[in-house]
Amino acid sequence: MAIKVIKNPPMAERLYREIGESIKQEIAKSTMKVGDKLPTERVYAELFGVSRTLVREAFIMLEIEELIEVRKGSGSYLKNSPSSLLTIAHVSDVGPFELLQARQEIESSIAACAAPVITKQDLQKLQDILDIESAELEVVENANSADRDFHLSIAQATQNTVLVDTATRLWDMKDGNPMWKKLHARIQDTSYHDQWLEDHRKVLVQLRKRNAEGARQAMWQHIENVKQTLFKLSDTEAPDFDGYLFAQPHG
Amino acid sequence: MAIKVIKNPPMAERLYREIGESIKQEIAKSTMKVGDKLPTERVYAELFGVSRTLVREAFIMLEIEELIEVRKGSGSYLKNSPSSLLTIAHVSDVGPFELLQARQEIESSIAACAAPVITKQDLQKLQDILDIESAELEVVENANSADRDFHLSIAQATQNTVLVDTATRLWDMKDGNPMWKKLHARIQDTSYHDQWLEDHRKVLVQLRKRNAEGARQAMWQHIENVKQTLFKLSDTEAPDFDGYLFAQPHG
DNA sequence: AATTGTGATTTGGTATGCCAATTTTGCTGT
DNA sequence: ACAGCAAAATTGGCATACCAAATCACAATT
Repeated sequence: MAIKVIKNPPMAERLYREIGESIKQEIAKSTMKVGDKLPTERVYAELFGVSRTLVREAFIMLEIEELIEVRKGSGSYLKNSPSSLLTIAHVSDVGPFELLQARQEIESSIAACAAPVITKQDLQKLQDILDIESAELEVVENANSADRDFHLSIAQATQNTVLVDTATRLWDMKDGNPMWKKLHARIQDTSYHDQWLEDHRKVLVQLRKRNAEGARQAMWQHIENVKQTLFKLSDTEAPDFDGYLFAQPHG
Repeated sequence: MAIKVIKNPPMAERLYREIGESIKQEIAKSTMKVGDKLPTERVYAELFGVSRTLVREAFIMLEIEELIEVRKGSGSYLKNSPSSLLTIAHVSDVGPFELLQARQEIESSIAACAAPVITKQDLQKLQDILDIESAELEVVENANSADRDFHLSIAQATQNTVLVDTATRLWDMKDGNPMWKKLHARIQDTSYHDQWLEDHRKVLVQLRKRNAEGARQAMWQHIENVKQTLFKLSDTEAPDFDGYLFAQPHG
């Protein structure tokens, strides 16, 4: 037999992860502030009915995630609020419309922020991405990737780490949502791709002119167009999106 | 003794981290491809002359970083190349100026977004927070908390989960940064509190008028004032902030 | 020769115990 | 009272030992 069959079937999640997640929730439920001391490893061990080794591994996980800081002989201390990580799970099932609304606000600001300080290299990079988008009309596989690159490259042009982080976070939110995949599948079939390509061009033109308000408007209009597309699609896909798409009266 | 002095001096880096980094280098130096099996924990333990426990902890670190995948009874496998470890720069050590810049952009958009849809209850809540801020001129302990409530309540008024999440995240970023604590300590002494209180009032006025652009401007100006305060303080605190505060040419 | 079953081996999973750094306690001397 | 120091308690660091799942080797069977 030449074919090596699939071994290693999906494994149950490692215990230390479950414990780590439980500890996160405990912290989130409590009134603990950043800098406060956590219960000791031994306390958690008894609480969860496992050995200290496992709790220690869970602590290492939280330490890698920069949620806590561990000090020998002293204890472990809350370094960052777990809310920043905890809410992300909850946020993974926000509606596409709600997410687009937020992106419209924030990304247009980011575009305006980038315009005055964007470098020649950044502009070239955006042009390159645009070329790729123009070329691969059929190769839709990477269309989403290029789209992401375009938006995030603008964020990077602001040279502000926080804005890059925020934009990345917003963009990745849709990955957790199966609804987006359906949308993308639909959209690929249509001519909306051309519309968005033109939108991207307009944004780039404003960035080249170092026109902050122009860039803001262009980005705003771009995402507005995406919203409109979404709106139209929701007509034909009504059963799927019903009660899900329009959670927000906003806009 | 009422004052709790600072204990917990800086600690030497934890051993499992060193081992984890060493393993990363070993992988990088080798010709290992993604999917290949790594040497076992026992092998590394003997190689580094430590117990398997430490190697295991290092493996957990690599697993959290999504570099490897661990399978019971089988072994550990390379999941991503160590070079692809270019994750987002850890936001915990972002400079105050950079963070304020991002907040100025995003929170002013949020204020504009909230203005048209804010409810009477939200307005009342903001008024209550303002009253608290006005009252507790001396009780500076909760000043930061009230400040946070004010800003985040505006985000909640947008009724957009994503915006609430984003604002919360931005606000919590400063908790990880010791520099902010120093700033707050300084600021409490000054009369800047009155300035910011007045700023908050102006924002609320615009929100009451349902004036989106007015709210945007008011919030922008508020954070601009905070930035100016920070700037002034950086003069007197120069040694502490040098090379840290002005990482961004932006603004 | 191919397949299958079973036991040995490999490999990660978990628990227990002791060590070292830190913090707290409390005694002692001034 | 107070300061200083030392012993004791606390807490994380690390190692050893044993458990369980997966894999492998090989003989029995077809």
